[in-house]
Amino acid sequence: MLFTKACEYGIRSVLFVAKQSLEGKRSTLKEIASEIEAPQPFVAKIMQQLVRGNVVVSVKGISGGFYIEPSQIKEITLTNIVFAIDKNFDSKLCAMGLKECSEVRPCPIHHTYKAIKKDIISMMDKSNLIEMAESLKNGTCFLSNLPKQPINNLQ
Amino acid sequence: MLFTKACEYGIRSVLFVAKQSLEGKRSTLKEIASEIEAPQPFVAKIMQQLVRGNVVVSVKGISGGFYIEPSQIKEITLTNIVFAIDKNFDSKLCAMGLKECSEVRPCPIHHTYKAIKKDIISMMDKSNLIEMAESLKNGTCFLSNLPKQPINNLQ
DNA sequence: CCTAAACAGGATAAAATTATCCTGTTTAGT
DNA sequence: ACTAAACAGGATAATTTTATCCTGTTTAGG
Ligand code: FES
Ligand code: FES
Repeated sequence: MLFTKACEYGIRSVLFVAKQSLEGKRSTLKEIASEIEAPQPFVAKIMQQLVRGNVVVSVKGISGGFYIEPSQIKEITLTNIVFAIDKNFDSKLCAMGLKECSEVRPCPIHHTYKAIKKDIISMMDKSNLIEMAESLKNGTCFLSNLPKQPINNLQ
Repeated sequence: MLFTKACEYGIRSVLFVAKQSLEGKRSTLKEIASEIEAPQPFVAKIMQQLVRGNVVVSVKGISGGFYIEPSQIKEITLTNIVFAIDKNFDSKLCAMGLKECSEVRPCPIHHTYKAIKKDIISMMDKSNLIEMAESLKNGTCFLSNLPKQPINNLQ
C-alpha cells in the first residue's frame, strides 16, 4: 500500500473540496465524509491537518465549511496533500527497508525500484489537481465505489 | 511505503539465506537477524511464515537452520515472499483507497498509477532471486546500512 | 541417554494507526 | 442576546502492526 489510510482519505477529501470549490460551494465535514465514504470523525482530524498545512481553508460557524481558492487549486499537488497529513511520508526510502536508499550501497532491488520511485514522485509532483477536479465534475472519474443513488430509482 | 516492515525483513532474510545456500551453508536465526539488522524474535515469526509458505526450509536441532535448495532459488520471486508473509498484500488495489481499482469506475489518479502498478507487479514477478543472491556475494549490493566491520580495523 | 543448539508456536506486550467522543469556539440568522 | 450549525482540539478507545517471552520439540554429538 503506497499511502496510509489517512492520506487516502485526505486526497479524496481535497479532491471533493476542490471540485465543489470550482462551483463556488463550501463543503461540510458531513458532506465530505459521506461523499468519500469515510468515517466523519477521522476525516475531521485529517481536515484539521490540511488546514494547518494550508492546503484547504476552513470557515467556522453556520454556513461554514471547507474550500480552496479556485486560483490556488492548480498550485496544489498530491505531494502537498500527503506531506500535510503524513510528515514521515518519504517516497525516497529503500523498498527493502534499509535506513538509506543509496547509489553507493544499494539494496538488491534498488536499480529496478529506482525507476518506479521516480514515477511515483513524478506522479505526486505533477498531478494536476484542477484537471482531476474537472474530471470529477465531468463524471470521468470517481471518489467512491458505488453510485450514491441506485440506478433503478424510478417511481 | 510499498511493503510492510515484516515483508521488508522477510525479503532481506530470504536473500541472505539464498546467498548462504549457494555456498552450501545453512543460516541460523541469529545470523539472519544480525545480518539484516532486525529484531531476532520478529525475524523468527517471519521465518515461520516463510517455512509454511514453502519459500525456505528449516532444519531443527543442533547444526540446524534455514536454507533454500539451490535449484529452487531461481524459482522464487518477490511475489512469493511477500504473499507468504502478508496474505493481504495486493499491489492491484486503488492508490486512493477505493475498494476496487476499476477501469470503468476509476479514481482520479487511476490512469497514471496503473502504469506504476504494472511496473511494481513486474518487478515482483520477474525479480531474479539467484541474480540478487549472486550480487550480494559479489558485494555489488547489500542487506544492511553499515559495514559490519569498521574499515579502519588494522592492527 | 544426556546435553546444548536450534526451530515452532502460543501468549503477551508495545507501538503505531485508525477511529470516536466530548467540550469549546465561531458565526449567520433571528 | 439566543440558537443552531459548523469547525477545533484534547482525550480516549479500538485495531493492526511490530516486537518479545516462554515453553516445547527436534537433533547432532559426546
Ligand atoms: S537501497 Fe533499496 S531501494 Fe535504494
Ligand atoms: S481506481 Fe484508483 S488506482 Fe485504479
